[in-house]
Amino acid sequence: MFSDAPLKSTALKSATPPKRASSRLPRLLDEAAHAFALRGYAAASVREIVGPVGMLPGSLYCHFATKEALLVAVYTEGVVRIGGAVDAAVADLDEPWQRLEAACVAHLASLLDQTDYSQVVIRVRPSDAPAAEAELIALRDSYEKRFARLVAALPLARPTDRTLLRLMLVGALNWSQTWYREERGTSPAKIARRFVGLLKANLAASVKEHA
Amino acid sequence: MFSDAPLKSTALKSATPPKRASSRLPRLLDEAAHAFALRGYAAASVREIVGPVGMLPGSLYCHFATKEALLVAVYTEGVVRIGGAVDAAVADLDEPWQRLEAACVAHLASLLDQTDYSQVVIRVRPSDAPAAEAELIALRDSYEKRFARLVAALPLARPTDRTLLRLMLVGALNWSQTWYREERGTSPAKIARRFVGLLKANLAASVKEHA
DNA sequence: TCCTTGACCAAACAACTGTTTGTCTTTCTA
DNA sequence: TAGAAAGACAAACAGTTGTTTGGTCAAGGA
Repeated sequence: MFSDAPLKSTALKSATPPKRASSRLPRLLDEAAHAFALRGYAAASVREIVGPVGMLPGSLYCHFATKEALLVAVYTEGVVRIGGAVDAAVADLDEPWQRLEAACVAHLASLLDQTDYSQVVIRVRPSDAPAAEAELIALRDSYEKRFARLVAALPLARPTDRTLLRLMLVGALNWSQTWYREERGTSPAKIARRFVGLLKANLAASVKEHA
Repeated sequence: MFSDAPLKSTALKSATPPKRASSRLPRLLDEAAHAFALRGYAAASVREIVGPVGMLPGSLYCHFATKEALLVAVYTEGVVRIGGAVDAAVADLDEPWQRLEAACVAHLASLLDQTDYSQVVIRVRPSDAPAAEAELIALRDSYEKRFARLVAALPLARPTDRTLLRLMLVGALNWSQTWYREERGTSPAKIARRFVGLLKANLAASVKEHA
């Protein structure tokens, strides 16, 4: 929205009562998510995160103890958002394949349409932030668990390694972050549906759907 | 083995490269590949690359004009290696699905079993090195073209978006870098075969194989 | 009213970044 | 055997990194 130019170091003594308490924290998180999603954790500097918000680098440490803690906050919010999107998409459906498809569509839409937060979850490797690695892995697992459950509920025609099936599907979805560009015809939703479709006809047990 | 290092203006008269003896350049490349594969381009510093070789940071610039040029060299070698592995695996086969499967096995084996160089090609984003971005993208494309051709040769039962089929398969393979750990039972070759298998039975035109 | 509290600035911090410069040694070649 | 140059060292470069310190100022409860 608005951005009061930080300027160099001009006085602005009392002329900056921006808002009440804790007002700029959301913007800070937004900007951090943007930088992490766009450039990766290591390449995104504290100054370039904090600058657009109109803060100085040191001010970050009122809110977070370290840069890694900031990443954890963004990552957590990312998991909440993409997790919420998937849950909402699945909520009203019963048929297992439909549920999986809806989840994949929501996952990919969050990743490609929507912004930043979800992308951080997929893009940033936990090992990039050693001190927070375990926490980030736990967060990611807590999200992906949904897909394990959705795949477990699938009625399959013949014995199949469901873990590998899940890894293939989720992997293909996540990797599309690499090659997907807008304006190229296919929408994220369409891509997700096709990916599921490529597996479904092969494995589905009772093929009574498609009505 | 070659070094296309730009360097200053060394007029190498004869067509043969200046084969200096006892060069530490190969070790340097190895170590760079290792660091880039393990920590990513941004996080891997010149000093930590050069240290294990027993060189000083400045000495890097005898061989490469910039850190990005070093990345390009490693990346190129990576494409050569993984490309060679895939070509060799496919060479003796005729049946399209067998060829694709062999390529996937070679691809994933290069990525997971083998070392560093191939991993750099998959892990490092071209945009991490802005000045070399176009070159890296071209290199990656030159490699992935193989898969486009292999998929194009597939006999399919019904009209299918072959581009999306390729993206799904390659994406799933590449993403396994994220979750694969050794000693977990399944080998890279097995994973690749199963991934192909999950698509094959669904799409194959003439199902006369599996004898 | 006082006083605590949280948000933030301003300026510096030490450590690290990729890179440059100048010099020396080794080795190949003319 | 002279000389050119590849390969490397040693030391410094200028800029950036994440972070610390000490202070200011507005709000909110007592």
